[in-house]
Amino acid sequence: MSKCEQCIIREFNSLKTLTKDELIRITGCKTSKTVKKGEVLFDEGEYINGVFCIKDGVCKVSKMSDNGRDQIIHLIQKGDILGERSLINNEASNLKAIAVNDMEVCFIPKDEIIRDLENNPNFSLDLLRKMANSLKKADDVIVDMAQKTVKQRLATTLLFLEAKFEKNDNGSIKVNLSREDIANIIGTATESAIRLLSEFKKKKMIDLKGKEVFILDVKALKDLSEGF
Amino acid sequence: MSKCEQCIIREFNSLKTLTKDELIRITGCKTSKTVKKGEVLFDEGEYINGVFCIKDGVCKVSKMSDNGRDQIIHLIQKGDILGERSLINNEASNLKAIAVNDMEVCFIPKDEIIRDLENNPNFSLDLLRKMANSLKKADDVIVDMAQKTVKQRLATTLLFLEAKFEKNDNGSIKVNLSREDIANIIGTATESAIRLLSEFKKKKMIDLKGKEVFILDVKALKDLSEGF
DNA sequence: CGATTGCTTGACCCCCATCAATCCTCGTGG
DNA sequence: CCACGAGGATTGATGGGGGTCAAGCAATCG
Repeated sequence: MSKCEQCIIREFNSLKTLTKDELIRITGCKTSKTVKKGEVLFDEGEYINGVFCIKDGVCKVSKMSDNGRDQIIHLIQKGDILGERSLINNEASNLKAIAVNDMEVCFIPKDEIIRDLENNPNFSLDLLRKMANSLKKADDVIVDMAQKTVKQRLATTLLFLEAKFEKNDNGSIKVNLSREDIANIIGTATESAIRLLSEFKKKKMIDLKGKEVFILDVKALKDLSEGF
Repeated sequence: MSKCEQCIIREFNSLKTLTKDELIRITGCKTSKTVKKGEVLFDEGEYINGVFCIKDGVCKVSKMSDNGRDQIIHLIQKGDILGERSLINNEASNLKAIAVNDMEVCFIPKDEIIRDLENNPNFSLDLLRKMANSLKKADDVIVDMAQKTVKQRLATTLLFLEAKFEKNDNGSIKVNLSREDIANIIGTATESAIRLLSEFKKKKMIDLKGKEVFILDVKALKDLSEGF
C-alpha cells in the first residue's frame, strides 16, 4: 500500500493542505485500484461514499439529458479529485464517470474526508476556492453552449484539450477521445463533429491520424472560437 | 441602521450560521442601499470587495459572450447572497449584475466575511454546501443548453420561474422580465422567444398580459421540457 | 405628443440533426 | 495468417429549427 504522505499527486489538489498526521490516517483507510478503459467509476444516482484521487489516466464525467443523449461535462485527469460535491451535499451523484483510458485511482472513504473538512479549515477553504473556480468555469461553459455555434464550440474544445492535456512524443494530444466523445463534449451529433473536424483539417488548423489529434494553428482556432 | 442579528433575511442564506457576536460585528460595518431598476450592482471585471445580501427585489446576473450577446446565468432574489465567489477566489467578477426591479440590499465588506470564513467552520461548511449545490445546478443548465431545443429550454425556464418566484395576486409571476431578458436566459434571439411564447399562449399553456406571465398548464410545460 | 424603446409578425436562408450507405479498423476465432 | 464481424469513421442527401433582417405596431417617457 502506497503512502499518501509520500504521494506527489496530492500536491496538485486540495489534499495538499492536509497535515502529515491526517495524511497518515488517510493512508490507513484508503484503497487503491486500477480502472480499465471503458469501466464505470460511478453512475448517475449512485452513492459514491467517498472521493477519488486520480493518480493516472483520464475519465469523462457525463450526464444523460432528457433527450437521451449523454453530455460530457468534465474531463478529469491525473491530480484531480472526483466526487467531492456529492460528498459535501450528501446526495447521490448526478453524474456518471467512465474511464477514457486505463486509470490508477485511490478511493478515500467519506467519513475521513468529512472529519478533515470539519477540523482543518485550510482544507475546507482550499476546497471552497476550488469550487468557486469551478463555478466560474461553469459560467463560461453555459455561455458558450447557449451562444456559440457548433463550429465555435469545437474550436473552443480543441483549444481546451490542447491546454489541459499533455502531448505525445509526436505532438498529438494525449487523450483517446472517440469522435462520439468529442461530439458529446460540444453537444452535437457525431456526424456534425466529424464534418467540422475534417473541415478544420482541410484548412490546416488541425491534423488527424486515427484517434490522434494534432493542433496546428492555435491562433486560427482562437479566432474561430471567438467568432472571427 | 438595521441590525443584522434581527434581520430575518439571513435565515435564508449562509449568514444564518454566524454567531450573534459575529452578526453584531457585521452590523457595524455593513452598508445598506437601494438599487433602482436597471442600475448596475457590479460589472464584469470589477472588484466587488464584499458580498451583497439581497433584502428585496430581483437582479439578473449575466455574462457577455464572445459573440456580443448577454447571457443571463442567474436570477438572484430576496434572501440570496451575491458575490461570494469572486470574494473567495479573490478575483475580479466575471459577471455583471443588473437590478430587474427596485432592490434593497446590504453590502458586507470583504475582510469581515473572510474573517468569519476562517474562524467559523459552520459558515465555511455551509457555503461549501451551497456551492456544491450550485455546481450541480450548473451541470443541469449545461446539459440543457447543449442538448435541448429552444422550445424545450423556454418550457424549462418558465417552470423554473414558476417554481422560484412569488406570484402576484392575479396569479402572474412576480418578476418583470422583458422578452429580451427571457431570450437571454434561454440563449436565443428575442424574436424566437417571442414566437414561442405566443405559440405557448395559443396552446393555453401560458397567458400573457403585457409583461405579466401566467403559467396555466404545468404538466404540458413539463412534458415539453422533457421532450414529450 | 413626438420619440424612443420594446413587442410582434413575416420572409428568407443557413446551420445542423437525422437517416442512410459505405468505408475503415481492429480484435477474435478458425 | 487470414477471414470475418462489429463498432467506429466518413460522406451524402434532406428537412426543419432557429438566426437575422425588416417592417409595422404598441407602449412608455420626457
